[in-house]
Amino acid sequence: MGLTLPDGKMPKKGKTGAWSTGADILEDMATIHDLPRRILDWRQVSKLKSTYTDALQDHINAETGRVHTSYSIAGANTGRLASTDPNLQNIPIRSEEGRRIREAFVAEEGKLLVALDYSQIELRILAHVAGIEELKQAFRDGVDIHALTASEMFNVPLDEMTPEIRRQAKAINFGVIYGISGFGLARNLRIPRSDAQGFIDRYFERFPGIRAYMDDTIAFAKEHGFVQTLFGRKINTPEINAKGPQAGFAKRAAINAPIQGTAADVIRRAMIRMPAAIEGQPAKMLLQVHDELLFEVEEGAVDRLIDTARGVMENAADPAVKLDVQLSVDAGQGQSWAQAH
DNA sequence: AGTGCAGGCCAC
DNA sequence: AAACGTGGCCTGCACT
Repeated sequence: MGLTLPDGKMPKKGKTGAWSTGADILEDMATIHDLPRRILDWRQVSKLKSTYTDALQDHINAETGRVHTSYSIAGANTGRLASTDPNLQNIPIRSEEGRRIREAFVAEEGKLLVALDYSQIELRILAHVAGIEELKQAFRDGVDIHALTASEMFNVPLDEMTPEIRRQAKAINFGVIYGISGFGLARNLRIPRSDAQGFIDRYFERFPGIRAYMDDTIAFAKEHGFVQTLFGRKINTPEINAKGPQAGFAKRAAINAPIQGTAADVIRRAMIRMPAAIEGQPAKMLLQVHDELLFEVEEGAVDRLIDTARGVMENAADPAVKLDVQLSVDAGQGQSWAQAH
């Protein structure tokens, strides 16, 4: 096939040999023809209708008139919950059209939905476990962590930070949590791989403790066949000594597991303590979405509920684990789940 | 008609 | 060889 996309990129084939038509490919193609954009637009509304608008209505319980999910408490390898039938942990929010799905989740008359979510919990845990003093201090000072990362990496003063530089640092911060590669960062930021590798090299120069944490974690996994959360929960890593493509996946999973798993432990501890803590308050805990708890609360009782639940969440690691970095919880409220965010 | 896979895409 | 972690659900298709 002779088609060459911008930057010399070529269409890709999947494992079956079919040409890929994924959104990233169509995004590139959209710069040279109108059709790919129309396909992307159609795919978006098609996805929203089939997976959410139509499917959610099929899950309305006849007795309660509400949608009820099921949670697997051992569904994810890291200790996260998994939500099924329907999955209420992947309700759209990022696109304007998607947010309209979230607007359909509303509180009963006289009540409000309250969303409390941990702010940057995985980066805080990373700062703690890797012992990165600059990051820990930034969280203590309430500094914008992506801007701080950008400032450190690119030698740009915080008061001269630009959205574009901050965006790149944000992608790097996410990548670090996931076990970054030059290839993956290049794809996400749509920059040359050599530039992406340069960013990563610079990052590890500025925060050498992060690389040490990663190396130590992989070494531990290779020796023991598992890694651990801060609370001591073990996560098996049976593929860690595999050869070939599996090796890379296993290493990245091992790097991510203690961080994601510790965050999962923290919110579980908060959830376990929550019923007793809010006893007597006209509030119900409805959903957990990994770093968020959603409540339905009688109007007039919202402020107190937020105070109580925030306290439980922010102190959920105590007393088993003393974090160097405090946990911080953002709260929102509204008639709909969209408004509560 | 049921099962399973691949590709795709939604969330954190 | 593949290429950033954890999941679930949808459609289309091959297969039994």
